[in-house]
Amino acid sequence: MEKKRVPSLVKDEALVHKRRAQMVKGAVALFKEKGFHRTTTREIAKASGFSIGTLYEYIGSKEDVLYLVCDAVYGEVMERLEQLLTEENAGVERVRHLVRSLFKVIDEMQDEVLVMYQEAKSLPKEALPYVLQREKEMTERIQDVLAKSRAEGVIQLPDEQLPLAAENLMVKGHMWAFRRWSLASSYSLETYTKAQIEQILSGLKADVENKRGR
Amino acid sequence: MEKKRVPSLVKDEALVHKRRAQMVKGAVALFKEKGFHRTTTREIAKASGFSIGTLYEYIGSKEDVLYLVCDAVYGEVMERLEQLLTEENAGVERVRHLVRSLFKVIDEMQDEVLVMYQEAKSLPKEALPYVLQREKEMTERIQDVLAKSRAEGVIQLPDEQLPLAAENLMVKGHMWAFRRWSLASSYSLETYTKAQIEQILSGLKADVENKRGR
Amino acid sequence: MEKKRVPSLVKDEALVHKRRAQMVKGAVALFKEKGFHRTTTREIAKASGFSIGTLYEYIGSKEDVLYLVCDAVYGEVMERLEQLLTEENAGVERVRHLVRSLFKVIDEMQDEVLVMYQEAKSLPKEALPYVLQREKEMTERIQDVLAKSRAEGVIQLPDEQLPLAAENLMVKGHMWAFRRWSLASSYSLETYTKAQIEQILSGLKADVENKRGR
Amino acid sequence: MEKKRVPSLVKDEALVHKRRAQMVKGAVALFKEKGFHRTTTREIAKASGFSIGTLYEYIGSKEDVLYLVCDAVYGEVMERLEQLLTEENAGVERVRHLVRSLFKVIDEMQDEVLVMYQEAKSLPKEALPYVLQREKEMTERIQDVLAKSRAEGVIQLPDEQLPLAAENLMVKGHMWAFRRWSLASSYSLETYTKAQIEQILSGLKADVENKRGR
DNA sequence: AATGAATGAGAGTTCATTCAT
DNA sequence: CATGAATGAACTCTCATTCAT
Repeated sequence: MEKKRVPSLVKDEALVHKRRAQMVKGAVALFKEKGFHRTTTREIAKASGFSIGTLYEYIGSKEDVLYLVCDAVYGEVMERLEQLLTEENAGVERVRHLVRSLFKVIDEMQDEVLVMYQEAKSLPKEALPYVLQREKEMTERIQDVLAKSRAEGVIQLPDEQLPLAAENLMVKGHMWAFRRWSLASSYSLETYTKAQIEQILSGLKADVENKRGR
Repeated sequence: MEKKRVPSLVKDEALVHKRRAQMVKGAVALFKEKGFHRTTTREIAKASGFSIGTLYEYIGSKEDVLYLVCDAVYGEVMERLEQLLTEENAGVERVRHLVRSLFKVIDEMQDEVLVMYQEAKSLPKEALPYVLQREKEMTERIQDVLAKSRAEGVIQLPDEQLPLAAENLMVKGHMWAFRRWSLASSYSLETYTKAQIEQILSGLKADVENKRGR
Repeated sequence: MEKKRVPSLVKDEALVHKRRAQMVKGAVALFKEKGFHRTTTREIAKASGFSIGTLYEYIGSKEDVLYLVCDAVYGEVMERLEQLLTEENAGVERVRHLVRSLFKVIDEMQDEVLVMYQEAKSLPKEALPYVLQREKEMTERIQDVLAKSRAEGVIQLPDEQLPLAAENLMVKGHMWAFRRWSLASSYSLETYTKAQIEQILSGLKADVENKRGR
Repeated sequence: MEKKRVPSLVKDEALVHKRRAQMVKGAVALFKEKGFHRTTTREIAKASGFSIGTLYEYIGSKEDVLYLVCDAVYGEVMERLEQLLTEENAGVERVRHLVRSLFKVIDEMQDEVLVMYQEAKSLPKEALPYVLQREKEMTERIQDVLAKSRAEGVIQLPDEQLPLAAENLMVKGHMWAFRRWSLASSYSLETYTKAQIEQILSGLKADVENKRGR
């Protein structure tokens, strides 16, 4: 899957990078506050620290800004996650660490994640598959960790349920961002993480039945 | 929490109901396809089977359409869910039935649920709290069922985790709608439901450790 | 100059009269408050005590309402003025009584006169000449009274200035309505009338010069 | 009384001035022909020589155009009047010159004055007081001249009638614009001015009575 | 490379008028 | 005669995009 080429009239690549970073930063704040459609290109330019004319030196259309945001967010989320996942753990603790890491990263980048979640559908047609691809890659990264633990025998799961388990983890992470309105009154990141780990690992079924049932 | 009053110039209440039902139906299809912002009021009118002038006889602003959609969707989702939940079950089977019912309803109303999920943030300021309230009510309904099963001793869960368990169920339901792009290739509603029930009830931890760990 | 025919679908002439009277009354209040253009036909219908459908049984277009208002206002102003002018006076007192009467009528019908003044330009093209004609008629009526006093030798005025004197009187009357924002703080109808009579009759030139100058 | 700030997206103040002057010129012609409400913003833009988008770079709303017109008209009327009033005169001639100057300016700016007169009521709520204030200022300027002549003893007038005399002059000036339909057939600016000066100075009362009455 | 004035298609909304009941 | 739901032309205003400087 190819990264979408965002056209720029400016040749100096370093400058392009710098300006786009400014754009992404300004745009995220605006998109979070008012959403993609209610944000004007003028506002983006202003928040980025340059003029509307300059904005269009670095992008081809407003939608490109959204794409750049999404791309940047995935990049940073993955990077931070990888950073945390360098810490090696074994057995069930590996899973616990995975969940903790994922949730931590999402918590740190709440605004960005939320924006992506809510505005991804406005992405230019050609860009959506690429962004979904990055989501899939991330899910696969999660899945790999789970697979390792499964290989150690510390988690039980039929083959075909492994992807779903990974996807569940992703969603529980995102949930911390997009259901914040509901969760924030009862949970801190720590209590939320702890409770979710519990439910992920042990499920709801009471032990008594677990044991009897076998 | 008060239902928002949507102004109408037409006095005949039955007619208002009928026309708004047409509107909601037409609008959901459009919103799903192109999102709220890219859908024009003229398109909504046309899809509803009347003129732009008539549309505005039944609403005060475009945002009202979105509110009517959200309100109607919650109404129908809840109604259908209640319908399914009349079937009485006991023990773990009650939980299984709850999950099956929830997922079934969401599957039947995929488009509507997806639209609500993605566009709720565009709701008029006064309407958002009401819609969130309905989401909470629904979550509580789920929670009640879980509480019953817990009272029977078939599920284990500290008090403070019950709300989270309910919220998790809700999200896993919605997930079937909003991650369809990812799930549809590997799962049917049935396999998805079965797999999720499994993970919800038993968790990921291998029995061997479960037993040893105590 | 023909009175403009305002079309009505209703045959019963007495009813037409009654309904149009209701219309004029309701419309004047609205026009005064918000002007002709900012007043909607629905509002006129409501203020008149019937439905929008009924309104259009008695007029052909919104502009007809304005015409009916103007026509009615002139009718009533003239009628009231005639009423007051039946009181016979002689010499300068006739002029004084004329001014007093004119100002009194305009004071009583401030709202109506103001509306006519401000909205006449919105009259349907065919109706404007008729309304201007009525204004001319009224001015001539004033002029006739002045002519009488002039014949008595109590006022000095070259022939060709008589129409202007009449027109001046009319404008000073209207002025009481349309410059109310400025006059109301310093004058009551009585003091305004008295002061104007003074200036109309004696002018500004100091007597000393008057006398010397000849 | 503060001048209302009309918002502009354009920063170059000189350009703003220039464009607004174009706007005022174009708008006056249109307002005169069809009135404020029947003139569309697109027509204003076209008459001003730019696009609808550009129009809105220089104003916030259609009403702002009307305000700019009124403001510009007062500015120019006052300026021209001051210009004429630099010519010094004494005694009754001062009054004559005042009237002649006032009428001349209004004659030169007939269209503008008429538009202001007829459309002022459509001014944005906050702007009306400011415009009325300018009218008052102008009236006071007239009053000052009268006061001077009065101090010289060439005009007779109780203190409290001075403001009214000034207001009368203003209205007689405007009258040349707004009753043109009636006056134009009998008067030129010169004959109108001459006749009005006569009546203003000497009043209607015949000398014989003036003299006898004392 | 940066600016910001100019553009105009297109959006939401209003409202005079019609006509079936 | 009275009603009021339906209509759609027309309005004001916005904003992504361009391009001369």
